[in-house]
Amino acid sequence: MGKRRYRYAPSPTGVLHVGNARTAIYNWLLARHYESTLILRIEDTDKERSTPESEKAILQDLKWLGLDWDEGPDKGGDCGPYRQSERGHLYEEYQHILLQKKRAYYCFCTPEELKQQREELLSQSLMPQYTGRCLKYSESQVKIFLNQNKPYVVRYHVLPGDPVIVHDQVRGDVKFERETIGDFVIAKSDGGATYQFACVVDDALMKVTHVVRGDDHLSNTPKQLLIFEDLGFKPPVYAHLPMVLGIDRKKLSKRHGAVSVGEYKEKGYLPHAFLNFLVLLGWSSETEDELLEKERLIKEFTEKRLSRSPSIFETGKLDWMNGQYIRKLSLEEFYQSELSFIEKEYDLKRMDIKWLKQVLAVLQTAVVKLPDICKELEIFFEDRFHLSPEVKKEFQNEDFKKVLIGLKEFLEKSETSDFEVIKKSVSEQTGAKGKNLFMPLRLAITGQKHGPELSLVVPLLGYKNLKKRIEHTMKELGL
RNA sequence: GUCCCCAUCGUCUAGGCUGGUCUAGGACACCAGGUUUUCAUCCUGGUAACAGGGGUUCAAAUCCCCUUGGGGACGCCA
Repeated sequence: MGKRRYRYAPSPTGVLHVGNARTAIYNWLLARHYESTLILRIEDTDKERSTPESEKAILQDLKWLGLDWDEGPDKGGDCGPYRQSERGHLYEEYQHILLQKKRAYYCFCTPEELKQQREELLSQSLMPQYTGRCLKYSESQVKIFLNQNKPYVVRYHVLPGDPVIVHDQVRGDVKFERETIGDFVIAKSDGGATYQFACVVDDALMKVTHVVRGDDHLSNTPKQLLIFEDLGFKPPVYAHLPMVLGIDRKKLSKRHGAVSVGEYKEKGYLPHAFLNFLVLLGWSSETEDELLEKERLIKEFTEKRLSRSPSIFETGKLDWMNGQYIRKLSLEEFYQSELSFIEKEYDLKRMDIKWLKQVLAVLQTAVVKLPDICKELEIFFEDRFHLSPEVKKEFQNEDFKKVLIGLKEFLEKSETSDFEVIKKSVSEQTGAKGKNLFMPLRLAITGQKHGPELSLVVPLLGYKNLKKRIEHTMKELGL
């Protein structure tokens, strides 16, 4: 058995969507698991909608996820070019073979005629496939039309015969009667190949052995199988993945919220957390473990445990997963991941990096999504220190006031930011303890009811800031 | 409409191929309790599902059929 060749073939007509990203991830995982080749092919046969920007963006998103490939437009390889727009001559070549073998024919029907035929069939409760109307033209008649420059497309002609069986790694054998297939277009009126045709020629010429793609292609597969056969190529092994749907069980779209990889990057999810989450949408580990590092995924991922039913893209678990991965990060990794998000709201240049890292260490368990850090960071910056009316109200409590005054007096005579010392002294002086001691201290020092342990926060604030904050608090309370 | 696919807790899923060990397991979310000065983290516990009907069988979540529901395809989109 030779080396397998997998491929991921995106259309550069927009951003990378989560469903497509999952397909890419599965192909990548399979290729790496079987120590095989992964080809990246750009399917830009739709000249209207394909753009170089979109291709670039998709490649970027794939890389962000941590994927790589062995052959592709940016990598080269023996089976290039890897953009369908650059392979027109190949499609033409094979189109001629089909035409010559009479397995394809010219169709001169106009879009209006096609539409009419379609409606007619539909009204008769039939599958609206092409009627084969242009099959009736003799060779000489076709020549006349061609000489007249009559617009045409080339259609593949499906002959009657045995049912076409798709041997699918996730579905099993799926049978399609030939009558239900209908003659489909392989060359558009501008001469360009359609997806159906380009896909077959490329998969054959690129020696692809395994095609893993969305379920929406399952009913297209018999068509492709027919072409493979007529062209004398051996078809690849197929695996059709169930769709990823929105919460309403409809096709995932923008109205479901964020559905592109880029959006999740911006929201502050770790690439591997997002990848891990996506992998579990349609696949499970034999161990039922869910937090799986890259190495384990590659080791355990096979087509055998792919699920057959569609899954709903619901990101609740993603948040939990992201938090888990954030907590696993080393301090340095956490710092690096957070940098770009902190930068958006704070002036990094004026910060001591060593101090910032210490602060981050204290906050690591409080972050679910990377940008959460900005809010958490607030208690460490003077310009963000303020007392909300709610906090002020807390100080109507006389015991709280007493602690505040005790703290102020202590700081005036002792220059320390050791929380243990502060706590002990204030407690002794005021007699407060437990919640009645900690809460007023927390409120006076951070201005917040909640936050990390004071014993960690206070030293990071330092004596000067501490004193400033107490004075600020006293002033705001009019004491 | 026709063809094809799918159907286990709210969500992701295990189990189904090779019926009994499934009074259906795990995870997220949710609820309760514990830890913590508070919040977060962490720990413990709980609520919650085999779409419906028929069959096969001593026995069905597991096999078969039907119904229902959902999705996809039927494009000079991919």
